[in-house]
Amino acid sequence: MQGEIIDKNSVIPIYYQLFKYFENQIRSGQLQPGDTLPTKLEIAARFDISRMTVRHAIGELMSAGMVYTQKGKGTFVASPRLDSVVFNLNNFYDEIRQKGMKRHAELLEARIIKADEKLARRLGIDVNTRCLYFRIVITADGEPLAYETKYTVYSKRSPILESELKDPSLSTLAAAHSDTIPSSSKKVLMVSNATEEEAKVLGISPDTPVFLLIQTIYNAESKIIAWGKSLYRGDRYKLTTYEGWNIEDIKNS
Amino acid sequence: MQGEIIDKNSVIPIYYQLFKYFENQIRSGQLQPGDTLPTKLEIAARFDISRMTVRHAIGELMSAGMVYTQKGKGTFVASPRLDSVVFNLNNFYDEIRQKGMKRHAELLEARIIKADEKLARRLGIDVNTRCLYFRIVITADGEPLAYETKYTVYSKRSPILESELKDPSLSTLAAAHSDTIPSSSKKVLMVSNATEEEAKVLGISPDTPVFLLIQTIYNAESKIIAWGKSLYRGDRYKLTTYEGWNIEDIKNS
DNA sequence: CAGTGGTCTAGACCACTAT
DNA sequence: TAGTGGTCTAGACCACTGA
Repeated sequence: MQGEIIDKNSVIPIYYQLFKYFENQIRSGQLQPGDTLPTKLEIAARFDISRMTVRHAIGELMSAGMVYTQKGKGTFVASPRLDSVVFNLNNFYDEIRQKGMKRHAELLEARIIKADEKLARRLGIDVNTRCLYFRIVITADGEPLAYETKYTVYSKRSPILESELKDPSLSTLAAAHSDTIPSSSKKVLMVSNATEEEAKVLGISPDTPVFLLIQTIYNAESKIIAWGKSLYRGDRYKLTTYEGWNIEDIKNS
Repeated sequence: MQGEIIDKNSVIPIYYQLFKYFENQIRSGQLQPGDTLPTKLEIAARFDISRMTVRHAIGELMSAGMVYTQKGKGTFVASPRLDSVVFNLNNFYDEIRQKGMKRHAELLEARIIKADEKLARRLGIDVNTRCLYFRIVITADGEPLAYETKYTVYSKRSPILESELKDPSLSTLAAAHSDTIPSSSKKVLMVSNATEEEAKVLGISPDTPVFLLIQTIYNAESKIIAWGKSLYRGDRYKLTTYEGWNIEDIKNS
């Protein structure tokens, strides 16, 4: 009987088999939030494995947020946090890929500039510091979807490849052209109306709402090394998120 | 020397002290992405602790995404993923609290209704099923900030408290009035322009951009048990996120 | 082949909870 | 006091890497 669940001779670690076993129990609803898991001694005895191995499996479940423990009492199935919402911005581009559309980045402008007052403030640098500045528009199947403006300090003076300007994330760009490596980032997501210029680039009517994302990249000394502004068409983009223990069923419904 | 780092007689577990030690090393930049950590045997010997305890500490670092291991090679400091962006919606309300403003929820309308065609489709239920419907507006210091419309199936027919309608998340509401418990949720964040009615409630001019959040709550059988629509004023709300190993420094800059 | 990380064990002791 | 989870150990064996 227990052989059907745990195969001690498998190449798959025992703790992982055990983890998957309980994960399935929870995802399928056979174990409901609030239910108690068997005690570690019970599990260890039932499958004839070490208590430490059981602990390892339960530790994984805890890391996944699916169970919690109380000293002296037991291990319990956790309730999913359905009110804390986490959005993943990769979503923006995953969506394009999912729809089988081809993403394409077009370079509108690329220059080495000397920072003016405003840019110097944004990047926390001195006026006249050399910066790399460029603008791209991202299209899918010929339709403009996003419009990005990026600045990064240009201290290395290493050559700039057009291919490099087209696709990369702000942090990889900062890595290439700043003399220190990116360490942290701050991002702010807002809603806005497109300006006339932006609307023209995106091929939408002015005053159409858009997502506005401001990115700042810092190095290990917490100095700003890159700054970027991205606009995403509000009529084409949305952020979707799923939470809970039986997510897969929902995605297919 | 090692006594300054690890106190074996402390109430704080050794593995946790070790975890914090390396976490600090990474956050402070003394260990940079790509650097190798000492081998487990070295660490175990240096602090005179068991290899398993060292593993435990490193396991925590891995769970935190700060290091990764390669069989036969060693343990390495990971590079933070600065391009995958995760936004936490609690942000919306945390922000209010942070500014020291008082959040207040005002009930505009609350009724038991029979589902019409449209609602029945949204909730995946039969027409005429009894539902709880209500609208609230959330204000901070008297200023409207968000406007929420919620529906949940009303199968329990348990009494409805006004206090209950005012603040709670959609999932707690579904838990109170549906006959099955919430298990998963789907949320979609979009940008939109406020309609005339919405603009009036929010005290903004029409065509002001807003965040639009659609929430759906499912039970363990993947049936919809609640649906909600929330509008957040685009001129008052933003979502901010930080990523990387030295985040704290940035937040204060 | 030596060195690394990965898994597993059997048993020890502790702190906490409930009775 | 018995039962729970939490920590720690010393040592075993494995798979993988690189010289």
